[in-house]
Amino acid sequence: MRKLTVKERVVEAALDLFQEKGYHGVSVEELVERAATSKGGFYHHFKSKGDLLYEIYDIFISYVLNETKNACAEHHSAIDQLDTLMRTFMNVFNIYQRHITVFYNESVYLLPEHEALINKKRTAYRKLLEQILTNGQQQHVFRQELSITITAMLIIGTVNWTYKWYKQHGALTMHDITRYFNDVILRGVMTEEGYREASTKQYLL
Amino acid sequence: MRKLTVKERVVEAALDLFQEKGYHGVSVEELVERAATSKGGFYHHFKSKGDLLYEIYDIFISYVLNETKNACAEHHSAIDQLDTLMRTFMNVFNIYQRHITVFYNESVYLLPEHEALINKKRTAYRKLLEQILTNGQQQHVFRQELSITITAMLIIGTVNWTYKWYKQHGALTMHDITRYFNDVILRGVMTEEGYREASTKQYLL
DNA sequence: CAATTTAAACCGACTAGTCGGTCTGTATGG
DNA sequence: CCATACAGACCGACTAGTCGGTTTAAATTG
Repeated sequence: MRKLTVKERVVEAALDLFQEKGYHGVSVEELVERAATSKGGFYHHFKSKGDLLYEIYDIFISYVLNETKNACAEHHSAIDQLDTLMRTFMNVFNIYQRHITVFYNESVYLLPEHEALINKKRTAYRKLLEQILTNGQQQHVFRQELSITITAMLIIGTVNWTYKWYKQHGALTMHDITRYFNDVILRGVMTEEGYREASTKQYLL
Repeated sequence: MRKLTVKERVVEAALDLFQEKGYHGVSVEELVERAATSKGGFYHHFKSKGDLLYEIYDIFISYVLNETKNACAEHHSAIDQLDTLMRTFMNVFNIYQRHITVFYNESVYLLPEHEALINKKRTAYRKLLEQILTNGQQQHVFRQELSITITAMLIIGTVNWTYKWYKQHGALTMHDITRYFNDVILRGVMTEEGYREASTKQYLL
């Protein structure tokens, strides 16, 4: 295993400590001690403590957005796309759960200039999901009477909330959880025609 | 309108300011200024800043728990109970959205003794929901193959996440949102028999 | 290859300011 | 006269960020 750089060690330390005590519960002093570096080292790599917070956000949100874009582009069926979006996001938990926790708990403390950058990517992600739902309506596999906005928020709420309770080494694997989520949500949004399509694939329990 | 007491003014100020800037973004100094009182006044009513945070939590979680308990006790059908639980929680947003926002954003900063108290009530609420799902399975209106735990988290995630995007005076009313959520979730979890029951009532779109 | 230069990486004592909390004093109503 | 409700000056602890200096390592030169 390659030796970690100072910057990487700081991010690692921040993820652990911020999760445990929150952004404001951890001083730069404590942070650099855990990362086995110094104040000077820290401020050599980061403009400010807030800069570090932004960096943590960006690593995770950029990853999700790119992965999801690429994955969805490989499918035409909205059912496949929705499955892929959910699966992609849920998989991210196994890599980035700490990032996500910090992301959602501490977002008010982002500096305004950072907030704007992050919001752009968040919106892009939401639009992606809404487009999938619209595709599904046009393909007659998702019900016409659904509100795109509300349904999108239901899905985002369901998957995002997982960060609050999912334990990496708990009894429930991310794979199981995703199967159950997919099952309930697909049944909730699909038409009869959609049902027939989904039944030929492996999405329902 | 009755004149507010100092304590009430402090809580009001805290809700507005904590939402905007986060718990750590607001000093006691700023808080008492907004509440038109003083440090002395504040510490006469609260043991500490953390005590205020706890008070905000408790107002909201106690309310939800009691309302939900009472409301669910009035029904036998699990479908009615689930509808009532969702409706009750969603209604709370119109009164307590600020409490909820602070609740979820700042929970890491709760003092350990307060955290334990809050967690008890959170768990009680989750058990209530899980019991409803179990009832539904026994009444053969919810599908047997559902995981109680995962389904409960899907529902809690969906309703809780609403605090992130719901705007009191936006285009979507809480009533509409609840109807859509109920529709998708019920269709997701019900059996054929459940469908027949729900169709005779007003739950589906 | 060794000597020299240069720039980036890193250190930690220090500062200026902030924050939660205390304490003493005052006012008011019963 | 006394308890409760408040006011605001004050304190000690702590924090983000700075700055002058040192180490490290790579590039350049003779």
